[in-house]
Amino acid sequence: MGTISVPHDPTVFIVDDDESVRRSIEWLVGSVGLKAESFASARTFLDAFDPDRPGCLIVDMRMADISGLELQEWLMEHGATLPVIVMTAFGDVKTAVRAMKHGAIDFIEKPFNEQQVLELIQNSIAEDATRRQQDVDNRLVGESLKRLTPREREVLEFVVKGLSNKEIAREMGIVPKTVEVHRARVMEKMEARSLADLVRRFSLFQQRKG
Amino acid sequence: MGTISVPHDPTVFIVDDDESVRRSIEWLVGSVGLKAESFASARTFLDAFDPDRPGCLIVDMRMADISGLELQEWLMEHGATLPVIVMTAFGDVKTAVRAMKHGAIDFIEKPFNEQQVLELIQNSIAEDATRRQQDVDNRLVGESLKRLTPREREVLEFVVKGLSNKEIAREMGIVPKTVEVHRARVMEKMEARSLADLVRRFSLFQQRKG
DNA sequence: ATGGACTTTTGATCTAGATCAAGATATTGA
DNA sequence: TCAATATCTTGATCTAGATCAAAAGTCCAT
Repeated sequence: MGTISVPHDPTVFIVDDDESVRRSIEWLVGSVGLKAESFASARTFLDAFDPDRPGCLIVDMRMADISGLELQEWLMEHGATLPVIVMTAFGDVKTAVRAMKHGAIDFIEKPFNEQQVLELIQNSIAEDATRRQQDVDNRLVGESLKRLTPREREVLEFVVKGLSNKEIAREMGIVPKTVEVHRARVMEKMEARSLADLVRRFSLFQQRKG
Repeated sequence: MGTISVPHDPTVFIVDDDESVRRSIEWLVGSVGLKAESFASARTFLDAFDPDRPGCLIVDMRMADISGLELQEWLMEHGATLPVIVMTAFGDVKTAVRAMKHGAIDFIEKPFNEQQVLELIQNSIAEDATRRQQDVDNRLVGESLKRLTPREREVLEFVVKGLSNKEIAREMGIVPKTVEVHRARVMEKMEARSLADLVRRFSLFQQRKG
């Protein structure tokens, strides 16, 4: 079981080709004690991009080379779930809907209200944090599951369904005693201290992976 | 325990002040065997509106009197969760984002691609159906919870946390035997046939109501 | 106040699950 | 093939939970 560490404090990544906009958002973000990093293009942002760094991305829609929307779509396609706030002065329905449907957490129009933007940023960061925590939990459960033997996995399924050891034994064509041993191993490998624990973890895991 | 019945097959509710649009969508919807009901204004739709009827709503944004967006917002405010598809020929960022954030499942621009609209409608109906089923489940669990005595509720919390009866007894300052009785009553009132059942139901319930 | 309904509490008993230890079977790499 | 390892299986014993029945305390309405 490897240790999983959260690598950094949350960062607000700012991508805009207009330096004055970058500076103004930097200042805004810094004023509430959050860390900010600015990039003049999607390209330079992607070069530095590390999917493990928590926070949120605030990006201008219209930029030379790669647009904000394209950047957002690139991130989605590559499984990055960093919340994206898209800024624009020239939006239209299509792009807005496209951005929202592709996971942009919000859409803001310049000139923007500073207080609103701050709230958006803070909500985004919070969402990102909880999602990352869930991912970590899920990965741990997933790795525990991989350590189960076939028979143990079977038993787990039945246990979580609420069958008694006797019933499980009948289903599996073995004696209840054996089920108990498998069950104990499952509890141990899943690091569950109680049946309630086991059920909760496994159910959440099932739910979160379709 | 009252019986909860699903009142109808899913219906596509069409609200548009342009009769030709209504007819064309009606035809489209009918062509895949779905039931449609048309309304020439938000007003007439609301007069007939029954939150218990499943399906989806497809509404024009620009209409005299009450606009599609206002209708959508009215529905949200009144707790109606019917999926809403907003149609428009004159969208802009603000309204699109507003619609999306307020729960519109999608936004389409006239003239629309028939196949796309059909897919949207079918997805919306499916989402509505699963959401309604979850609501029913949740309500049943909620009503069972209301039947628990204070002491039973306490025990439930501890049980779901995975504490043993002995531990719960210590926490509550009573003898383990008593906990067992409360616990048995909880299982009975929650209609859980196993601990796994209980944990899964209660966890889902907790999760779905914040 | 008093009967009735509900809630909380407990004892004795029975069953199922956890824990101890370990044999049988299968799989794999030298 | 043979040893090593992993997996599957089981028995005996001990503990915790379920089930039987029921006393004591609370609350409400007549």
